[in-house]
Amino acid sequence: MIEETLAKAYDFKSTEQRLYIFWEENGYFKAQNDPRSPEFDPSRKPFVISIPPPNVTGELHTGHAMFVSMEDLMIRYHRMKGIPTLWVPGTDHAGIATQMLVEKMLAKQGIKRDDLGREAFLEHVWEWKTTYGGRITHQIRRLGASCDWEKERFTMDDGLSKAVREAFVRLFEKGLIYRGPRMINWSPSLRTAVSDLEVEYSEEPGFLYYFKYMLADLPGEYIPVATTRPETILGDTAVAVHPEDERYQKFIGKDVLVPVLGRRIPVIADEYVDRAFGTGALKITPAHDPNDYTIGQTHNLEMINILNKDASINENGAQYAGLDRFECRKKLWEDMRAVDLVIKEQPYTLNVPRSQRGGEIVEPMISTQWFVKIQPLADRALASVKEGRTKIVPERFTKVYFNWLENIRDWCISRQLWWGHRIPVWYCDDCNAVNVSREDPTECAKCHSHNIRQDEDVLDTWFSSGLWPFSTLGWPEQTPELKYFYPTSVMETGADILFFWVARMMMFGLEFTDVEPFHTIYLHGLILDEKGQKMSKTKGNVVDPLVVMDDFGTDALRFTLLVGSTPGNDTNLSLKKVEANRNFANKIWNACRFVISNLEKAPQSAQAKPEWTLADSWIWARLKTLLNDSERLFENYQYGEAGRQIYEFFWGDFADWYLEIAKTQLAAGGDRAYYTANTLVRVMDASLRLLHPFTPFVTEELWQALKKAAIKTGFKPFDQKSDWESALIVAKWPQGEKVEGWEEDKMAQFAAIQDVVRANRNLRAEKKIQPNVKTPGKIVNQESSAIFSQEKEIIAALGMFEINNLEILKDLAEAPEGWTSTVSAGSAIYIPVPESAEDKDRLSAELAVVTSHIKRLEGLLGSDFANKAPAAVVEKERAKLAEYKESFEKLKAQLG
RNA sequence: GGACUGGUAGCUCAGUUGGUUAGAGCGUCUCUCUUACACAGAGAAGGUCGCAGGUUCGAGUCCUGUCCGGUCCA
Repeated sequence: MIEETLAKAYDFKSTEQRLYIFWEENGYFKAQNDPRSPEFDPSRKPFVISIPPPNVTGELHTGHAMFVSMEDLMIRYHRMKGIPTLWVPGTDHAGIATQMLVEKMLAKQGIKRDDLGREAFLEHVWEWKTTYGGRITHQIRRLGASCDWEKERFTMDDGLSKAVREAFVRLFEKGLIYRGPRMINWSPSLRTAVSDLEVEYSEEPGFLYYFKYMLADLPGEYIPVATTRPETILGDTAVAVHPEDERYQKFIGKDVLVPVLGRRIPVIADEYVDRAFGTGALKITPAHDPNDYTIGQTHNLEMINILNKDASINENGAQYAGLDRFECRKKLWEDMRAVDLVIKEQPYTLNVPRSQRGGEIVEPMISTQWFVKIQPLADRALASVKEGRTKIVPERFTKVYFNWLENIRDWCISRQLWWGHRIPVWYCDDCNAVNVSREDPTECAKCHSHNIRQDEDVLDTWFSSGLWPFSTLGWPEQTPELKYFYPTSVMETGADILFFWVARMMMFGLEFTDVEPFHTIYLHGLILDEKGQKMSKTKGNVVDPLVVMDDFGTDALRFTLLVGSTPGNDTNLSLKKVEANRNFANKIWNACRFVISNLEKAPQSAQAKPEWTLADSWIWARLKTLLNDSERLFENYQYGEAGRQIYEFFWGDFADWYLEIAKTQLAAGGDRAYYTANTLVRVMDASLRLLHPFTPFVTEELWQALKKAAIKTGFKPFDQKSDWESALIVAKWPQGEKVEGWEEDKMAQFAAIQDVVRANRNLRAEKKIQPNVKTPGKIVNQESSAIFSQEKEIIAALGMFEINNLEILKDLAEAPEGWTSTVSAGSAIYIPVPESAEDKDRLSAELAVVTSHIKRLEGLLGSDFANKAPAAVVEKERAKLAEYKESFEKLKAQLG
C-alpha cells in the first residue's frame, strides 16, 4: 500500500536534509552543460547567478533568507525549463568585521593584535576561518539553495587574490589609482580609513557652542562664532564671513586669535557662509571638516591636523595633547569660559557621523591613502544602464543609480587593517621608487636595491567583491567557465547595496572584461518585522530564520518571503504568515496523499475515448489559464504574484472543488474513474512542478511518491507524451497550452454550479441545518436547468441534497408549502424547512440589493457606456442585468 | 533641500497594459472531528481603496495638488 508511506501530516524535519543530500549527491546543482565536458554545446545559452557573498563571519539573518529564496527560485525555474543553470556560491572575507571578531576573541585570552604581529595574527584569522567559515554556507544550504558547491569561492582564495592584484595593477598602470593626502573618514578605534558609504549619519541631541574670536589688533572686539565641535578650534586656520555681511565686513583681512592657543589666523570672505545660520561667521578647520577642507583649498589655508590615530589630541593641541577628543572638548570649553571667551551653549540636533561597524563616531581627517579615480569607470557604468544593456528591476532604482554615479567621488580603497588583500606596492628605501607588481618583487625595479618594503595597508573588501562575477569564474585566466558562463544573467540582491556593491561590479566588470557583468539587476527590499520596523537586537524584534525553519519548515519560510514580497519593496515578516504557509505545505501534502491513494483504486486503463465531465474541463481550463498567467508573471519578475495565483488555484480550485467532485467521479468506477484519476495525476503533477521553485522540499518529496504510484498504475505525468523524470528538481516546467475556445463556457457553467452550491450552503447555515444532514431540494433556473440536470449528482453531493429528492426545474408555478427558499444568480433554491419571519426579511433584503443592481445596470447600459465600451464588456453587463432580472422575478414570486 | 516610496477589511498585505459587486492570510462570530487534511471543512460579519480636484463612457489603478508615515541622497 503506497499511502502507508505518507504520514498524515507533512513532516519537514524528516524530509529536508535527506532531500538536500539527494539533490546534491546526484549532481543536480551542477550546470547541465559543462564547458569542460566533451559533449559541451556552446550554443546553449546558460542562466547564471553569482551569489551575493555573505560575510564569512556572518550568521544567517532574514536578509540572507530572502536573497537565497529568491535566487533559488530563479535558478530552479530556469533549470526546470531545461536551461543550463549555474549558481556560484561563496563568501567574502569582510575585512573589518572579521578582524574585529578575531581581535575580540584574542582579547578574551588577554592577547593583543599588536603583541602578536601581523603574520601571527593572520594565522589566527585563517584558523578562525577554517573552523567557522563554513557556518554561514551550511545555514544557506538549509534554505534549500541549489548552488553548485563545487564552484564555491572565497574572496581570499588564491585565485581571487590573483584577480585582485591583477585589477589593482591594471588600474595603476592606466593611471586610475593614485596615492595622496585627502580628506577621509577615520575610525579611531579601528584605526583605519572607512569609505563614505560606511558612514551613517544619526541625529542626536547636542549643543551649539557660541564663543568669541577676539580680533588680534583691535582690543575688545570680537567675532562671535558657533561650533558643534569645540575641540576643532585647536585646528582652526581661519574665520570666514560672508563678503556682504555688514556685521563683519570691517574685519575681513584682519587677524583673529585662536582661543587659548593665541595663534593668529585670518578673517576671510567666502560666499559659502550662510549668514542666517548661527552667528553668521564660520570657523574653518580644513583638516577636520569636509566643507572646511574645500574652503581651505580655495583660500590656500594652512591645514593643521590635531588628532592622533586614536582620536586623542596630538602635539598641535599644545597643553591639550594626549587628551581624548571629548575630554578635550570639555576642558577647552572650561578654559575658554575662564577667560571670558564663552558666549553661550544652545541645545542643537547634531548630525553625527558614525561607523557602520561598531557605531563609534568617525572623524573627518586628512590622511594619505590610495584612491581609485572613479569618473572614467562611472561613466561607462552609467552608459550601460542608460543604453539598456543592463536593466534594473524595479525600474525606479535606475534613477537612484544614476544619481549616485553622477555625483560620485574618488574611492578610497586603502584600509589600515591586516586582514585583506595587501596592496601590491613596494617602496624602495634607496631610490624612493614605487614598485607596483603582479608578482612579489625581490628588488627595486629601478635601482635593483633589495631594500624594499611593501605598503602596510590592505584593500577595501568591496574592491574584491567588485570583481566577484568574473573572479569566481577564473578571471584573469580565460577559463572555459569564464568563457561560457560570463557575463552572468541576473544580479539579485538587496536594494541597500546598490552603491556598495552592484555599481562597483558594473564599473569593474566593464573595466576589466569590457562587458556588463549581468543583463539584469533585480533588487529586493528590506525584511522588517511584522509592524514594519527594522529588526535590531536592541529592539528585540529580530526574527531568526533558523528558528523559523525549525518551527515551520523551510518551505513555509521561503513561500512567505517569496509571496509576501514585491520587487524592490520592503517586506514585513510575521510568524503568523509563516504558520499559514506551513499549513499550505500540509494542504499540498494531503491533497497529494488523496490523489496517490486513489490511483490504485481506479481502473488502470480506459475502455473508450474520454468523456470529460464539466468539472474535468473546468479544472483543466483553470490550469491552462494559470500556466499562461504564471509564465507571463515569471518572465516579468512578478514571482510573488505568480506564487499567489498558484496558491489560489491549488487550494481554492483544485483542493476545495475538484477533489471533492473527484470523489463522486471515482466512485462511479469504469472509464469515469479512470479519466478522473488521470486528471488528478496530471493536475497534481503540474501543480507540484509550478510550486517547486517556491517550496522545493515538500514538492520533491510528494512528487517522488506520486511518480512511484503513477508508474505502478500506468499513469503518465502532466505532459502525457513524456515520461516521469528522475527528480522534480530537473523535471520539465509545465507549458501552457493555447486557448482552444471551449474554456470560457466551461468556466462559466461551472461558476453557475458553484453559485447554486454556495447559495444552498448559505441557506442551510441560516436555517441551522447540521452539516451532515442531507435534504430534498428544488432548483429552479430557466437558462441553466440543462447544465444543472446534467450535473445533478455533483450539485447533490456538494450542496448536501438527497440525490433522489432533488428536482431541477425550468419553472415552478408556486412555492411549495412549508419550504423555504433563497435566490442567487437567477436560480431559486427550495429546501423543505418551514419559513419563518426572518426568511421574509432576508428575501426582502436580497430583493432590495437586486433592485439596486438592476437600476444601476439599466442606467449604465443606457449611457454612453453602451456605445463606447468594448462589445465584450457591454455584453458582460447585459448578461448580469438579465440575471438580476431573473432573480428579481423569483424573489417577487416568493415574497408573494 | 532633492529624490523615491507607502497610505486598500480590526491586523499584515495582494491587486502591472483603467472595465464597473475590491481579494487573501491572520483575527472575530456560528456550525462540524463528513474515510486527503482540525496545520481542516462550511458559512457570516467587516472596506465611500488617506483627502481634494482632473482625464475618461468607466479610476484602487492614469494626471495635478494636499496631508500623514518610511527610506535614500546632500
